[in-house]
This record gives sequence, C-alpha cells and structure tokens, in this order.
Amino acid sequence: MMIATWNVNSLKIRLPQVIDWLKENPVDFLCLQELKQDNEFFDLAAFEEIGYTACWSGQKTYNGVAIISRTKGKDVVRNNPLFEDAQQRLIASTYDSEQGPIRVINVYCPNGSAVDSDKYVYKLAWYKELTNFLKSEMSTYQHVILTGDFNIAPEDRDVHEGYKGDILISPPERKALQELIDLGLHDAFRLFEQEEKSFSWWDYRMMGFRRNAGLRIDHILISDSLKQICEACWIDKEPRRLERPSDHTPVVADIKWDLIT
DNA sequence: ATGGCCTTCTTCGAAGGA
Repeated sequence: MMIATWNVNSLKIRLPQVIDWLKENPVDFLCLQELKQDNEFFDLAAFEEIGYTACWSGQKTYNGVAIISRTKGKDVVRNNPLFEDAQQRLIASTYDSEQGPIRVINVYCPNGSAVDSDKYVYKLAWYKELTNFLKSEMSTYQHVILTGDFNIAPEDRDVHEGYKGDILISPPERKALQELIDLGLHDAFRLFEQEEKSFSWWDYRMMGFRRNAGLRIDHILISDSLKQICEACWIDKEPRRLERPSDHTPVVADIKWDLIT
C-alpha cells in the first residue's frame, strides 16, 4: 500500500499536475491540502477517469482537504468534532483491508503566521484538540495514518540553515507535535536513512528551491501496527521542478499492507 | 537575503501563506 500527501496550493491550478503525478505514481491514497475551492468545484470525474474516487471538504479561497483513493471510504468525518472551526482543515475516512479497517486522517494544520499572533494562538488550540481527537480515533481504530501539512518542522535538521523565522519551529509548536506523536505515532520519514537537508516545502521567493532553502513540514505519521511493516518513505521533488509548481512537494510512504479493492 | 513569489478575491492592491 502506498500513501502520499501533497499540499497543492490550489487544486484548480494544480489539477493537471496531480492527475499526471497519479498516473506516474499510482498510490492507493493521495491526501491533498489547500484545495482553495468550494465543494461544488471539486472535479471528481477527473479522478474517476484514472481509476480513483475521493472524499473532500472544500472551502473558497483558503484551506480545503481531500483524500483521493482507489476505493470508497466510510465513516467520513469533516473537521474535528471537538473543535468548532469554520476553516476546512481535516478529513478522515476508513478503508477496508485484509488486516481490518484502516483510518486515514488528512490535515492541513494552521500556519500560525507569527509567534504570539492571534493565528499562532489558534494554531496551538487547533493542535491541542487535534491531539484529543486522535486520542479518541486511536481508541477506536488500531491502524491509523495521520498525514498532511503540519506546518511544523520537528527538528533542527528539518530546517535550512538560513531560516530566520520562529514560526514553524518554536518550542510550543514542536511540543504540540510531540504530544501528538506521543499518543503512539511514528514519523515514517525518520524510520529510514535519509539525505541530509531533506525538505518538503521551499519558499517561492529568493530562489528557495534552487538554493534548497526549505523546511520539512509535511509528514506521514503511522500507528505502531504500521511501523514495522513500513518499507520506505521518501520525498518526491520532481513536481517542484515543474512549470508553475506548488511550493510543497509530495511525501510518499510504502507500507506492506493489503487493501481490499 | 524575509523586500524580492504565488494564489485568491470584495481584483490592479491587499491578504495569506510559511
């Protein structure tokens, strides 16, 4: 089973790139963030044409998440039931497998803007309730994948040397991510040897990608049951080289797991 | 090297992103 996450920064603009990427990388799940379009504009037919279905939670201009999958999921949850939020940043769905149901939770965590801003306060509150939601999900489901754009670089090695900001790396943010991981999740990327200076996002400005001035903020977190059978996790930098790319690029995990299709 | 880019809309200037 292959699962990928990709913040596409407007699905309207990036749809052809997403379809092309799926043809080249026929993953079982592709979790998208920052659709930036309302639900009625989600082009399900474009995915059906290449053998996928989807569930989504869109929003005009900002946010919006979708799970593209081979089979239709069930028990779809849009937004965290523990956190009243007009912003569409979470979608979860359950898929059948030989080993029992697997819960896929796709998140677009708040950016936070600047440390101590209102948006930063919102980010930390959002994370706190995400942790409470995950606690509940993990008591219901044994096999859980929490993936998406976390807008937090877990460690200093996930941050390019010239990074000047505090946001995305501040201790309270990292603590919030750690509390989530402490529920019994594992950063799939760090289960394996990786190149130094591996990032998943690069600023459009200042030739960020060419200088490899990036951050690793897109993650695939997997439950204990999936850790031992996770065979690989990598960042696919190819889409970042395309004309008019998203500023994020896909992260992919390969897990030895048999879905029912 | 955070001013410098990209996307969106209440669109030609501003907000948000990270």
